[in-house]
Amino acid sequence: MQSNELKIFNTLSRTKEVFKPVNAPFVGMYVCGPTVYSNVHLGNCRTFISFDVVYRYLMHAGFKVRYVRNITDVGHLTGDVDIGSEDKIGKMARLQKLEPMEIVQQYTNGFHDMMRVFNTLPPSIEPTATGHIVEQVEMVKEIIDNGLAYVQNGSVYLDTQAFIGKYPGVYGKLSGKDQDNLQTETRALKNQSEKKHPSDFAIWVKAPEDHLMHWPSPWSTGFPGWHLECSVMSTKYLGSPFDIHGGGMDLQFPHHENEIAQNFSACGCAPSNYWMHGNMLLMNGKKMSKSDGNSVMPEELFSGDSPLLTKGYSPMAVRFFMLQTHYRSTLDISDGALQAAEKGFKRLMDAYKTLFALKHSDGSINESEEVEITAACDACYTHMNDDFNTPMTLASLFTLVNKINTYKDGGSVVSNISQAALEKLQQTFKEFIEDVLGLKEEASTDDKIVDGLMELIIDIRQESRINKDWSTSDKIRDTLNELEVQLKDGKEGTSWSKL
RNA sequence: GGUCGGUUGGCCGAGCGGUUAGGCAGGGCUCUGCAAAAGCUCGUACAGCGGUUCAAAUCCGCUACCGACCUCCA
Repeated sequence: MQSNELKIFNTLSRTKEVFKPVNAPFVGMYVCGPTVYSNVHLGNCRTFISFDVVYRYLMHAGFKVRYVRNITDVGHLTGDVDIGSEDKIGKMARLQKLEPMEIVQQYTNGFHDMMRVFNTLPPSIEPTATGHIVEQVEMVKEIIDNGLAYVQNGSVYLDTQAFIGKYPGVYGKLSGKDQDNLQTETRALKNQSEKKHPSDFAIWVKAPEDHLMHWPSPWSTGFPGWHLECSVMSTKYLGSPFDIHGGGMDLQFPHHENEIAQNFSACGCAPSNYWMHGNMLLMNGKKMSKSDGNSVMPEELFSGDSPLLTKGYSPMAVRFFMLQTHYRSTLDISDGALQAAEKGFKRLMDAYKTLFALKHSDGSINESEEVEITAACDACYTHMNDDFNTPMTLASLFTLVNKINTYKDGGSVVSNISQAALEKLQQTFKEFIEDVLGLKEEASTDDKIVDGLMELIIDIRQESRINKDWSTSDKIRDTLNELEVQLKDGKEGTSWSKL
């Protein structure tokens, strides 16, 4: 069944649910951002591109969205709290002999640059963990006051057993773990000395002597637990509960599960109504992950400087490549798949350009043609409403690509559909490609000199063709080809594009 | 070991009870000075076995592979 209602797959219920915002037309969306201790890899980018499309489509659908995406700049540890772990940013600062905030600034800048390159929209608010220490200390106090956390040697732990007693059925629901399950699983972990129970987790951590980043608190000089910042910053800016909480699949447990426990513990309600999780980007069938040395940096992809790639790929081709797969499916990256995507993307964008050069003229209307075109336009909405199905949306756009190219072949004059239908086609293309999917023409063809020169060259070649001087015309074509400029001889004359 | 998910044509990937997914690659044709581009067209699928059903890629069971999470990870 298809309908005009937006449906979102909610991890909590494992079903697609009709999206009903708490306070329509306002929508609050929170997405877990990066920990800025090194460069983002392509897997990170996929998640943010996925949620960029969600953000764009919600706005396109008329919602007023406040999109909050945090920057984790403290509290994210390299391992378990009890086993000599180290703050990720603090560690980089120590290794590079820099201030932690220098590390944070450097990689935050890099992250922003990359997001811009991929044409993702900046969030409405991008709060940092270190900017919200006061609020985090407050939440720890509330949780202690509610009897759901305990202090141990200056650190504070959320008491999962007490939590389960007070809010049965909450802890473990998101990640699909029942309580027995959680117990047996964590029983195997060693050396959880300070905790009353193995599944308890730190919400405030007493800083070791040499720890670079620390703040005063009623319990110790220390720093907040990793999960706490999201609880605090999401509810501070979006209220409680807000609408959509997103993040990568791998954050489901323990991060999101713990976040839910913190929110319940502090104020008795869930942080958000809809939980969305983007699936992983794979590399040779395995999750792309920095710690496993199995990651590709976007820069390598753009330059082609990798043994796995035969060439470089543009950011927009990569974005298109990602959108050809649903956000909840894994996507395996490979050179062959990227090449296919690159060509498909080019075909789409060529048609997009062609579309706005079409002219309408009155003629006899072909009903079925008109129906087919308007149906494909409407289908874009139907597909996006079905849990943001970008691959299906692209499929509909490609059926329109075919129509557009047929009109071009026929002399670029459209007379078998109404003017309104042509305008609808143009509007749909523009809105979905640019506004919703966030795809844009690769830069650098808007140079006036280049355009003028190309016009001249094409003109000269045309003259030699008329004179049947094939060696000159082919020389022009071949030389341009070497420069990655492709000439296309059509009924309406010759056009060109970059390869 | 526990939990969850996946296995679709040469490749990437949708679909998830009856209807063409789509892109890329390949064959044929049209257009073209030739090519490219574009159009038309063709072919090869649903891991295996069993079951439910008038009907199964789609539901159920078993088997075999693969992956994610359970430990930092988008």
